Amino acid sequence: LDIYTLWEEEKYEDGIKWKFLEHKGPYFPPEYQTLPDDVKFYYNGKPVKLSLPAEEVALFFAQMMDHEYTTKEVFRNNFFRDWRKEMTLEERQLIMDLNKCDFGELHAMHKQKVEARKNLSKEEKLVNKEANQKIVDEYGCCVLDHHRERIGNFKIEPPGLFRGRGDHPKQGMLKKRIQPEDVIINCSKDSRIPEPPAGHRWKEVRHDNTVTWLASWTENVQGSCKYVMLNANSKLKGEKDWEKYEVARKLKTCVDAIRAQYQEDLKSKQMGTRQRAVALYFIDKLALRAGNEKEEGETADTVGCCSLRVEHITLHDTLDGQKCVVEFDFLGKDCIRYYNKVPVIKRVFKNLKLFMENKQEGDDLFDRLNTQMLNKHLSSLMPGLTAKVFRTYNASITLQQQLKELRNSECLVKLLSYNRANRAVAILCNHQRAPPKTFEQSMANLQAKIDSRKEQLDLAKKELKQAKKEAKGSSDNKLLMSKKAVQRCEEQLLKMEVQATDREENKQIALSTSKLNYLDPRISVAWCKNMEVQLDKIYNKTLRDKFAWAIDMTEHDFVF
DNA sequence: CAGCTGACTTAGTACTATATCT
DNA sequence: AGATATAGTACTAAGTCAGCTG
Repeated sequence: LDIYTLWEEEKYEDGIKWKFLEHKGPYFPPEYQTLPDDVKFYYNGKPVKLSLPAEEVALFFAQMMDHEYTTKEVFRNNFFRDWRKEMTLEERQLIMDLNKCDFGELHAMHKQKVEARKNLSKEEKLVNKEANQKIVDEYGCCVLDHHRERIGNFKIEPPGLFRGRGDHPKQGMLKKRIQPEDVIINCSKDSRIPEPPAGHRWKEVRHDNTVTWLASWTENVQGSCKYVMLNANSKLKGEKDWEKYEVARKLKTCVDAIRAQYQEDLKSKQMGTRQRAVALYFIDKLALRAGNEKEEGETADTVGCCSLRVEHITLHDTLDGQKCVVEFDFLGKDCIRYYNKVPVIKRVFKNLKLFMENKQEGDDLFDRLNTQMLNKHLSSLMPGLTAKVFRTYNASITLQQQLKELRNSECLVKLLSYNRANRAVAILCNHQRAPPKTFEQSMANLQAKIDSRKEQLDLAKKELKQAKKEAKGSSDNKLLMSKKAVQRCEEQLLKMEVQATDREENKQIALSTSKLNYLDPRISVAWCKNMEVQLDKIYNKTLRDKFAWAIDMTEHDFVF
């Protein structure tokens, strides 16, 4: 790994991201191999030997058959439509009904392969691992300016069936195989230009040093660009990350003024201004995302702040003894449900009532506002300020405050309070996860262990009592041993109880997203220094690499 | 000047490796 | 030593936001 101090290096002029960039190009997935003769696809009960392209797509479906979504109407229709496009004319004339398709043998073969891979011997697994490492060494690195850097995603995404999140209208569509002819390479003129795979050529080789990507292609399902980019531990990404937190810290210095301003704007004569003020209030108070408009029918129906519709909120003059309560219920990014009942200030409440007047389901709550207008306003208040900066700012400041409030002495308890602070942020940002499949079981296991340890502790205590009675002096060997046993039991019990609390509180909350994207790492590094906690207790290797810049520059007295 | 596109960050989940337990 | 639980990684979808374009 290169040793460098990025804040001491020269800065390029505006927009220039590098002077030299060399890499090997992306790594392509292996070509499709036809099925063995004894694995057959059946249509209407009769075996049919499919053409190679049709067979490949059939296998994509067969591989997913354990998933519930292959039973969904939308998924099946999209799949069947796209599959038929890959068929020969003859196949297309024969295969007219997905329900008459029998992928059973293909499915069984796939499961067998998965099983076989799992059962490989240690040696075979090692061979695979080494082969993988070789690919990483060859394709996973590049040279950017003076540094050898890891690439984040150097592998071309393999073909398969698209599965969006939630109720996605395009689920089941064929995500096509990417050829070198689809790929644009970006590198510097004076570097060794990557070789396309034999018999192929690149779509284009360009030398654009105002962008950070090494290769790109257009994905066929949504028509969007995909990029090969650097790993998070790279200098380029680190610098950007640092900048992000510096902008958020700058917001700290003017957030009071901005809050005063939008409180004032709540009274504006301009409807647009008032809507902007309410939206900003939500973004600031609830850490909502900006909420860009989305093309209807192209993606799942999700919203953010500016794209909220009237059916996403319910107004309660009083609720559970609180006044002016707004009940939010909508699907946000990744179709994660946002549900929250929040008391708001009167002026916001009155404005919301006004915005909802004469509107019906499906109408925008903020019909005079969009994210461009909002961000334009924000950038006039502070350079670099956009809606998402509030999320970063509020997340980081919350962590700092919580850590202050939850100070504790025991190391284990220290970590628990760190996690609690982290959790407060995750809740603010609505970072959820599916409860782990094994959650109930593993919780029960842990409880059983706690119970048995408690019994052990009781026993150990009794033995200690006995030993005290029998002891001839305080240095009696048996007495000392008994004391130690009790102590050990107590420590282990505490450890397990802390673990149980932590795990229970974490059941449906994902801590990693905020740790990775929202919490200024310098807060955590400083906390570790002050609390004398090893950094690796809260940051794994990947995180320590990503936040190398913060680890290097942060003193114990850092304040966000 | 709205709509589109490109570039980049943020996100949850499935898979894999490692640690811990029996 | 093998089984199981947990942590970490890979993957790629889904956002944000600015600048371009017709």
